[in-house]
Amino acid sequence: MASIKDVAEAAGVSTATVSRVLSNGLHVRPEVRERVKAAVERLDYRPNLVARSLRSQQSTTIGLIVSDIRNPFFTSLSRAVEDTMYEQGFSVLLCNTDEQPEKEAIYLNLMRDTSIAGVIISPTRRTVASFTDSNNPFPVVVVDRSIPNVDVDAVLLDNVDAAYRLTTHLIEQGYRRIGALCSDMSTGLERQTGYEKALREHGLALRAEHVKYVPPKMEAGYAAALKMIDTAEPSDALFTVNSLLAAGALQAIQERHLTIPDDIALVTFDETTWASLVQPAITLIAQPTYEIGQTAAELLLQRIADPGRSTRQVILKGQLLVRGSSTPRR
Amino acid sequence: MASIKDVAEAAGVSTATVSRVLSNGLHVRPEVRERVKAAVERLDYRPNLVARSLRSQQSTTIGLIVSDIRNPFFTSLSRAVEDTMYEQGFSVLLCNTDEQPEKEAIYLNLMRDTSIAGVIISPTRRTVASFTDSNNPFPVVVVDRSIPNVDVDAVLLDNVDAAYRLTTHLIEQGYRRIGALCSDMSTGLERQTGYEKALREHGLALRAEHVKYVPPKMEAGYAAALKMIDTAEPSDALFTVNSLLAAGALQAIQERHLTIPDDIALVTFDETTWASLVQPAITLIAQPTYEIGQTAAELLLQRIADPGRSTRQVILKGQLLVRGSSTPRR
DNA sequence: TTGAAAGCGATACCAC
DNA sequence: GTGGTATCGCTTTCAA
Repeated sequence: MASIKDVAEAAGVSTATVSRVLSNGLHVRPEVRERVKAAVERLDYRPNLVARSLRSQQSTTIGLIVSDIRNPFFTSLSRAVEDTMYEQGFSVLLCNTDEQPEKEAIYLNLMRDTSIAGVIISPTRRTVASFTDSNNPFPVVVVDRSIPNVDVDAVLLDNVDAAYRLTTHLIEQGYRRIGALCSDMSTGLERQTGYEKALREHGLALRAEHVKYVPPKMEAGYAAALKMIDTAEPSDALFTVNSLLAAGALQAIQERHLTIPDDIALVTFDETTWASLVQPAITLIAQPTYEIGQTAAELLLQRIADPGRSTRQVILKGQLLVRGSSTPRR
Repeated sequence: MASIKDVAEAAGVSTATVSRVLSNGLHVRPEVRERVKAAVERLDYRPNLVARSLRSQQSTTIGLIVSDIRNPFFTSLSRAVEDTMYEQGFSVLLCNTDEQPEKEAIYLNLMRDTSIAGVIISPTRRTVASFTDSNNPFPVVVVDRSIPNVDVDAVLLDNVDAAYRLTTHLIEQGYRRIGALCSDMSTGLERQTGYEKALREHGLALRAEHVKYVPPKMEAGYAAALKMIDTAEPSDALFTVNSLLAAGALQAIQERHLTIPDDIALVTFDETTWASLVQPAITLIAQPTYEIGQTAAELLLQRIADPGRSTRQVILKGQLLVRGSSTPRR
């Protein structure tokens, strides 16, 4: 493969001049510039990005660290990030952590070792605990989960508000024994807060057995939902904090042959293919997932361009989509 | 950040020795080795992978090029690839092409420019057309779509057989006017072949208006399905070649208030969350997606380790899951 | 405007 | 076994 040296020879100039032509073309006689460009063309020369990166201590790769790309929220997010980065000539290293701080740490180290341009991360709980903005030698944008008291760029949903609206909707529809399938990530806890706020404001009792902490997996949602159904006083509505839990809950409801929304309501977060295809369709808070990813990518690009700028936290509102799963006829 | 030079100084040895200790530890006195390791520890030294990559002309990053990560098949595939690569210390660059040969070409160039270790790709039609094994200066494993007459590692589904079984099942259930929503990718065409083979073998007419070529998007599936429904002689069964088309078709069926499976059957490829949650659940050919990704990753790793080995094509069978969407009571 | 040359931080060859 | 040093391919002063 042709190197910059070959091009320099072919064009009868030095490598420095070739480099100048390729980087911005400034301070090069038009005539020479054309000669170099012709040589580049002829030799099908493409700069070695590894060498460039080593010398310039920069790179055009960013890291995207999420817990599991199969979670529809992260799938959509990653697509948006990739799109936005692609437009700016960056590429995306995809990393799944499975909520394991060890995997996350390894990936964060990898980023450091490759002098990556920056990272978009949905942090595990441990990272959240130990995070400081000086921890990492590269720009970081946090998505989905907040890191309190740390000065870092972030794109988040107004979780408390969204959960409050979703729960209030259930109450207004006449549901009273609203079970909540939550998670112990910041996102889940904030949504739980919104849920509890709604109950409290409407004079409903907060009962511990109505809230379960569940790992964000369909099977876990299934098991937890069954527990809430198979009791003397079963829930008349299920509030889940993400689509995986909702899918598990729906499976449980179907297996017990309960009718939605009459026997039991089901509401959740995140729009998915299935939520609008099942009948009745599922009432939910739709996150602007693509917009979240795009915004995170843009924040990161801006910080890469200007490391000194002040940090911003972008808080987006969810959209309540009322559908059949929470609107009984009676 | 500490460099190998700092470690060498701290340990009182040359950089060459440090490099030896870190790469394999061979030909180094145990005593010296310990001294170096201690220095590494003390300085929190981590080798700069960019420098290593430049000098050794290798890397531990692989590229994964798919049309759209949001297609559940690719989501699952990418997760499997990432898992397998992670275990071997490799990381994954994710690239979406949207079936655009230009984007694909740019990414392929990027791979070349970063001396990437290898690539797993679901090629667009143009790549398929121009692909030769000498095209790319790095190992390639093809997934999902076949490249005829080219000697390249590949992991594929036995599409003809799978589609044949799926269609035969429909015929055996009494369906006669089976519409097919296909795609013009090799995968779609092979599945169409299996569909046609089944019709032919059972003495059913092949009618051109029963087959539509549709871009792999939900909206396109929706529109195409409507066309097959809203005719004088509507289909009594819909065969779609991927889950996106099936989702669109289901939406169309629901909108026309048709009953599955009595008014119309629906069968497809790829297991998804929604296919088992809707009622009736969808009959389909489940691809072993995780296994496909894992196998592709393993093939790639093996070829990276031994570029001279003979190529293999792994053909996996799909699993026919018969469910409610194709089994009428009558 | 242009070129020579010094690195970026590793690896690997060749002496010793 | 160990060290010196050329080298990977580029960018970036510094001089001219």
